[in-house]
Amino acid sequence: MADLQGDEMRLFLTDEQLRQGIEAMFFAYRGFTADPDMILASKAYGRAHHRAIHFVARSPGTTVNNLLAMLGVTKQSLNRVLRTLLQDGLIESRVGPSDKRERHLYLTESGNALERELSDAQRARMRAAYRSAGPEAVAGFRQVLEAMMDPELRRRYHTLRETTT
Amino acid sequence: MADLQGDEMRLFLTDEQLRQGIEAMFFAYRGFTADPDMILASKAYGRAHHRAIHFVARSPGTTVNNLLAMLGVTKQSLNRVLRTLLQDGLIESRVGPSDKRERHLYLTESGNALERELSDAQRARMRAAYRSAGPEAVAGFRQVLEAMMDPELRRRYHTLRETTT
DNA sequence: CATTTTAAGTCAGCTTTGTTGACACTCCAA
DNA sequence: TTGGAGTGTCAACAAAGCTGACTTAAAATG
Repeated sequence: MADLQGDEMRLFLTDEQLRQGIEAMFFAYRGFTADPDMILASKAYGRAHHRAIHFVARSPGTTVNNLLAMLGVTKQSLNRVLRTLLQDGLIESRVGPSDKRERHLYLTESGNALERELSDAQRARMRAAYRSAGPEAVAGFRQVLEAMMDPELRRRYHTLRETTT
Repeated sequence: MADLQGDEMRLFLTDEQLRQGIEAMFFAYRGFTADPDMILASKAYGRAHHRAIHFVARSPGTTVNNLLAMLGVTKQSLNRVLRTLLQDGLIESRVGPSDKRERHLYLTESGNALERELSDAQRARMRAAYRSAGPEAVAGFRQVLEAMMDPELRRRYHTLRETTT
């Protein structure tokens, strides 16, 4: 990467190449969310609920503050979503064992069921894309995505990976 | 892609790998939109305006119907955005030369100025990501994104590339 | 030529998901 | 014991999506 030829640089860093990358991100993200969105619509939930459920599933016992930082929304916005999930019995909130101000969040059995349904759909598309592109393409895909993240989110992304891989 | 070993398959198609890909998409998309969003916020426009501007810049003279298909929103939703851009003199609408029902959309000079400002910011991040990941990673990135798209959008994505590359 | 279909625009009303700002309560730590 | 952090909640608002109904003009079709 450090010792590219001038021509090679130009080939993949032209404005046109970058524009295509931008459009690819836009169209791909639509596909990325399409399947879960379908499921959610039939259940009176939205993408915001999915995101909360995803990260609680990913880090059981996570606190509200941690979730806020992950999702990058305001406390009020998350709270509205979280409240419906608590009321509907998909998420359980336990008072922090050491710090009693904190609420630790867990999926209930039915929360887990919905999570599985959503993530099965999303992973199915991902799996098909990965399979058709092949392992080397996937490695590149991951590299570029990581480089696009804000440093703070990249840090969080790595932290997530460490705790579960 | 056709002749992978079983082990290799398992290595990059595990649920955990797919989950990481999903999270990478989520965090990267935040970065992807962060810079234009900052600029837009200071100008009382939103992401929806950016998207309209982008595709009009990309395909000057495009019709409203074509834009609708690209963006995947309703006519009413697009219209609200388009109206403010017309009123503010960023987009120009000309009656179709052959079919007078159609409106062909063009950026005005100031529309082009905003487009450049937004896409410079977005491309800068993209360029940095591409450069740090290298040309092979970029190729893989594009392959996976393309495979994630819905077929109809993939078709449109290719059409876009043909007309401008 | 009459009818139907298409492209575009508009009005009204609703939903989701984000935002500020203000405030209360609990609890940890200095 | 006081200041600040973590959480929850109220109110009000904005962006951007949606549905449904309707108009106008022009093209396409019979």
